[in-house]
Amino acid sequence: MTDTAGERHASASDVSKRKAAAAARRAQRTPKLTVADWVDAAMSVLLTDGVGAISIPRLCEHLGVTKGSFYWHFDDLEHLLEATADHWCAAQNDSVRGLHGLEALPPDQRLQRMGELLAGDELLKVEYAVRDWARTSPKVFDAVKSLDQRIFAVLEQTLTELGFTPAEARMRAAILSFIGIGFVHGRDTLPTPTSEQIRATFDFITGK
Amino acid sequence: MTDTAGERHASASDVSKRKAAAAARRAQRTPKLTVADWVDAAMSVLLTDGVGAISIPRLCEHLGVTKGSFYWHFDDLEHLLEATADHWCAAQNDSVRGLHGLEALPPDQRLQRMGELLAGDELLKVEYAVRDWARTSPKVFDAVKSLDQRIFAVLEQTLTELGFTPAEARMRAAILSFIGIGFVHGRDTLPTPTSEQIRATFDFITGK
DNA sequence: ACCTGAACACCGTTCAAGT
DNA sequence: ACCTGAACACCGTTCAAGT
Repeated sequence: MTDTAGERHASASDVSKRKAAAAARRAQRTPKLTVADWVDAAMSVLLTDGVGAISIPRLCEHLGVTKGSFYWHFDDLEHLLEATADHWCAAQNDSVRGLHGLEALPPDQRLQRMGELLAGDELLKVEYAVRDWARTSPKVFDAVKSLDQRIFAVLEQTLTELGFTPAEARMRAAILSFIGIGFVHGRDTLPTPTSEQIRATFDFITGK
Repeated sequence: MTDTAGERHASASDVSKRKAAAAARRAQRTPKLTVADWVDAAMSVLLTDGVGAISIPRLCEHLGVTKGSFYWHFDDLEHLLEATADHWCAAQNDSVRGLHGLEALPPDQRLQRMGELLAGDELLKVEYAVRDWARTSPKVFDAVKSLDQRIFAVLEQTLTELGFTPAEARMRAAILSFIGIGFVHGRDTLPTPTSEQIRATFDFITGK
């Protein structure tokens, strides 16, 4: 909100830079913008300031064009967000496939690896932004949902391989899933556990 | 977003109803709106459609006044949201005091009670809306943060009373806290656990 | 095909004028 | 003190006109 205002104030000098960039683009034989360019710009704003900050004027300034250009590529803002959602979902599918790759590892290392993946600061930021976005976008919501279910399934499978009964494996998989989601949303309101504490937690839940 | 449009379309007949209501208010000797009236209206929209749906025209229609009225009570939208945040925080403090009340209970019943509190559908909706809101409101963020820490402290204390060592109590309190937050955010993307499963989870974490 | 520029509706904000 | 009504800036959207 406040930074949106700051954005506006800085625009006087930015505009000329953008105009120069636009001219450069034209000279460089990339005169036409592509859908991907708009999606990239939207992604960049999404990660910096959240979904709410994605506005057409801001993207136009970023890309050095006027609003009419936007409406040639998209029907409306909603469609840009949908395209951006599709883009993110594709990337997400890759990382789900990354989960698949994990299944080659021995069960206990697999869990350790999933924990490390989640603890990464960059992933945490993306997850947080995207899960917020899921509130208003059914498409993103569906993607988040299938990711969550995929993770749950991998956990359940892994715990079964570790020798738990189906009921035990299901309960512990649910616990780990909720802890993971809680960790994404609670990292700012609760003390961040040390990696030592994370390991202890895993050992506890997996029964060592 | 779509329902906002629906809201607009229904406004033709609503407006006359609101005007009648406004006239009624005047006749009933409650001619002046109070800050609390605006806050209540904002709360109602918050729970129905989220923070993003709180707009001045919508509240004005709801209360049967024009926008100028709003600006007599508040400097801007941000201040209304802040007042609404204060209101919610006060209610929240009460429920934190409710947690205090729990401390009279024997430790194991206390945990059971906290689980039941969280499982209530109404509380879950409020928590979800408010935690979303916390992303853009520092004041709400602080309130959520102190609530989370309060809950963590109560859990830690309870587990200590149950006979766990300080380190064990801290780890298990963290686990339960993250599960709780994860439950609030994951209830739509993961299968809702049955109350039987919830009980089993509690028993597992508390070492029975 | 891809973009500009001007237009319009809607929301946030201001303010002079009413009671 | 509390509110109306008209005004203005800004964003989303449209569209005729340019290259």
